[in-house]
Amino acid sequence: MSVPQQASEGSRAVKRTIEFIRHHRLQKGDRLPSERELSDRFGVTRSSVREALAVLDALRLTERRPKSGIFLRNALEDSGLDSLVIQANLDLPFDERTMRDVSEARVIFETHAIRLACARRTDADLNRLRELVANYSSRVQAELNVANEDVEFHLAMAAASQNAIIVRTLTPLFLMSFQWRQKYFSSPVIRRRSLADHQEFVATIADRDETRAAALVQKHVHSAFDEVRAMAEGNEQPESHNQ
Amino acid sequence: MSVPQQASEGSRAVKRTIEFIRHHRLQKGDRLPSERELSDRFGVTRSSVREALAVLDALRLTERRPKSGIFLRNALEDSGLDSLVIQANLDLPFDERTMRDVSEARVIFETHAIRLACARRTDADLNRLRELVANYSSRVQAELNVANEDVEFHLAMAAASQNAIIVRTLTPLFLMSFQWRQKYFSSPVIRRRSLADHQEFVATIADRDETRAAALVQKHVHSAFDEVRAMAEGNEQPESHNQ
DNA sequence: CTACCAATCTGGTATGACCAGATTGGTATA
DNA sequence: TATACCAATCTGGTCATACCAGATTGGTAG
Repeated sequence: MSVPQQASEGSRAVKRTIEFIRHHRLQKGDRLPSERELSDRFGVTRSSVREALAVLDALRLTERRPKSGIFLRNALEDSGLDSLVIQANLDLPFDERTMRDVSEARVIFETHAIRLACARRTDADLNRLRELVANYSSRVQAELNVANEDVEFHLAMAAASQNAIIVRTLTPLFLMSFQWRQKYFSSPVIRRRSLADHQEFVATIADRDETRAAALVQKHVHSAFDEVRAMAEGNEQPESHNQ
Repeated sequence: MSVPQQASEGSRAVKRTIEFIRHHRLQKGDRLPSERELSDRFGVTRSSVREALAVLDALRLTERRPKSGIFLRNALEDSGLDSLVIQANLDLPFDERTMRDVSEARVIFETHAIRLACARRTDADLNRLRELVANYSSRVQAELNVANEDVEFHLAMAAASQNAIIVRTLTPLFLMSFQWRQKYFSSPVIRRRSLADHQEFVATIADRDETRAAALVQKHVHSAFDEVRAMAEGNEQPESHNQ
């Protein structure tokens, strides 16, 4: 799914810029240092800085005004959803509130997705889900990590809703938590429990049982988040909820 | 809100690249021409191409493998949600299915947002909404367009849900349709009707009346989409649903 | 105190060069 | 003929410079 790959200078510049914004507590509308200053502040070429700024622009975080300067367009917490994935990939931490909101949003969105899936899923969707569960199962049997397979399965359920926008919305919420997912699924017990849930998901979707499916989402997601939260509290210092 | 601003070479390169992918019907995993080839194909510098590719990478549309090539990571319809905004800004058309999904997703997300807003809104939220409606009203009175104010109001309602992720999810769905919104609100009749709805929204949120609020969202959004659809069918050729 | 202008700064873009790993096509070998 | 191997080539990653023209600004003349 997503390979590790060492950070390029461009990515590094994205990270440094975000850190700069955070560190200096820049507010919406504030001006950033010029490209030339950022480039020697970060020790990279202006090209790399410009690449980074193009990304931040795309995420609606910054705005470059020709012949004038670079301005903060949104607070970090209000930029594009896809920035969550980028932040996670750069090992930038999320604040507690974001974590809470992501958790809640995922339950809401996925509940709706699965309701629609129950109502509209095709036989092809069902077959695909069964294939994925079979594969999942064999990996659990083989004591392999199933972090990727879990994402694949949940997105496939979302896809069965026949609404691509919902899938595109859920995707970043999954990808941003990829590193926890990796840890979470390192436990064989959790893998087995998760497999059982997935099998039940398929059953409810097959039966078009919206009510049961919705309830299952709540349980499944909440238990996962609780577990991750517990792991996080046990392992690392507060305020750093990434990786 | 979002100024027109003529496209930079970087933006142009993003557009050209997306068009290239569309035109050649590239599939997930397919390889794109090298940066050097793209740059002289588009008539811009490699720097500009690289800036564009950085953006497409951020949207998870492409993947650059060092010393190897550029590969399509997702179909255009599966890339990051924020790409919708970029596509709209570049006047790239959306297909019918995307339009339908966006419409549905917006109703779903906004319905949930307003339900949460009813349950959790603070007095400050309520005051802000009232301010926005007052401003909206005076603009309607003055026969001014309220495209920006409409987005502002809907996002403020979403913000009253106390969940920033929901706001960040709805934002691109609003921004991608900014140009239609502009046309839509060019009609004084529609502006008045919309104002009445907004006033009712505030009332329901003030009363914490989830049921009425949810029903109102359905009506409000659906009528808007129907209107836009009718306008689109009347004015332009099929398959081009942007601008 | 105000109006105005020139030096300076800023983003946008273009050239060109070098690195090192990935790719590939042809050659020599079994 | 099939295979193993190696060197030329291609590719993304990065750096260094240079120019343009509009925005900004500080100081000067009125």
